[in-house]
Amino acid sequence: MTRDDLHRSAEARLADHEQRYTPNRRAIVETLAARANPVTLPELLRLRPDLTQSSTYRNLTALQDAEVVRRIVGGGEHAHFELDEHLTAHHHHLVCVQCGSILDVTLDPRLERRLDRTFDDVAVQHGFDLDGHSIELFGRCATCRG
Amino acid sequence: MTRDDLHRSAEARLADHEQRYTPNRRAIVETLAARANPVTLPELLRLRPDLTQSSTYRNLTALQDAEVVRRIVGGGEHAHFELDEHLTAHHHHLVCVQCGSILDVTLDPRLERRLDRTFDDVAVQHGFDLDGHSIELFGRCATCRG
DNA sequence: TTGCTTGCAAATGATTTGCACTGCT
DNA sequence: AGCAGTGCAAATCATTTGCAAGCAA
Repeated sequence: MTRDDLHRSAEARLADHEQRYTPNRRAIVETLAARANPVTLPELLRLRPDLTQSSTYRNLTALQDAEVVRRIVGGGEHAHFELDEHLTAHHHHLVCVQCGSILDVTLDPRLERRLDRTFDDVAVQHGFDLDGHSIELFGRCATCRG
Repeated sequence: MTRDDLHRSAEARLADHEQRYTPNRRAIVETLAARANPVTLPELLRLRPDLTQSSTYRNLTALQDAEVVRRIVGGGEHAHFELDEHLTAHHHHLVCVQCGSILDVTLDPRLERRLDRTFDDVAVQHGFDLDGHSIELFGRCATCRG
C-alpha cells in the first residue's frame, strides 16, 4: 500500500466514524508509517514536536476507534502505538523485558492459518465472539543483552 | 500439585530471593489458587478484606520477582494477577474487550511445541534472548454478547 | 537489634478532561 | 452559525513510596 493509499484509507475509516482527517491526525499516521516499530507517546512527540500531548492522546483515541491505530500495552511504562493491521500486515511482537522496546515479527502464513483455526475453536468452546489475537514473545533484545 | 505443595514452592521461591512467606503473601497465593482466572487488585481486596491495598501491591511485586505470581496487563483498567506458570500449567488468555474479564485457555501440546520451535527461531533471527511467550485472544465474552 | 513487613497517608506519573478558542463546512 | 478539533492547565486514578510501628530471626 502506497503512502497515498494509506492516507486515503485512514481518511475513509475516520469518515465512517464521522471524524475528520486533520493535519495533526495525518501527522500521527505519517509518523507511525515511517517507523518500523510501535512507538510511545513521548517518542511520537519527540519525532513531531509540533504535536501537543493531550491532543495527541485524543487523536490516538479517535484513530483507534476508527481502527487506523492500535494501542499495545505491556511494553514498559507507556503504551505503544502502531498502525492497525487493516493498514499493514498481520504481525506479532518481540518485547524486550528490560528496555520495553518492541519489534514487529511475522510468522509463516501456514502456521498463522492453523492458529486461526485453533483459536476459532477455542473461542467457540468458551462462547466468545472472537475479534483477533496477539502473540508476544518476551526476552532481552540484542542491545540489552550487551 | 496439592495446595501444600503450592505453598511450599511459593515459600522456596521467595526464599531464593531472600523474602519471607508471610501470612499476607500466603493469603494472596491462596486466593489466586482458589480462583480459576486472573484477578485484579480490587477483586483480590474484595475477596480478602483483611488485606491492605499498598501492602498487597508490594507483596504482588515481591511475588512477581520470585516468579510465584504473574502480572497481566491489557485486560481493562487494572492489571490482572495469576499464579506463575512455574506453579500451574502453561496456558493463554481469552480477553473480553468489553468487560475486561480474562479466561484461561490451553492449546494442544503439539501445537505448543511447534510454536516453541518457531518462536525460538524468530528470537534468534532478531538477536533476542527469549524468556517466554503469551497469546491473547480478543473478543466478547458470552455474558457481554448478551 | 537488625532488617523485612505492614498500614496509613501522601506522592507519582501516564492518561483524561474542562474550557475557551480556532477553524472547517 | 454550528460544531469538530486544539492547546493549556487542572483533574483522575492505578500504582508507588515515605515513614513510623510491628514482628521474626
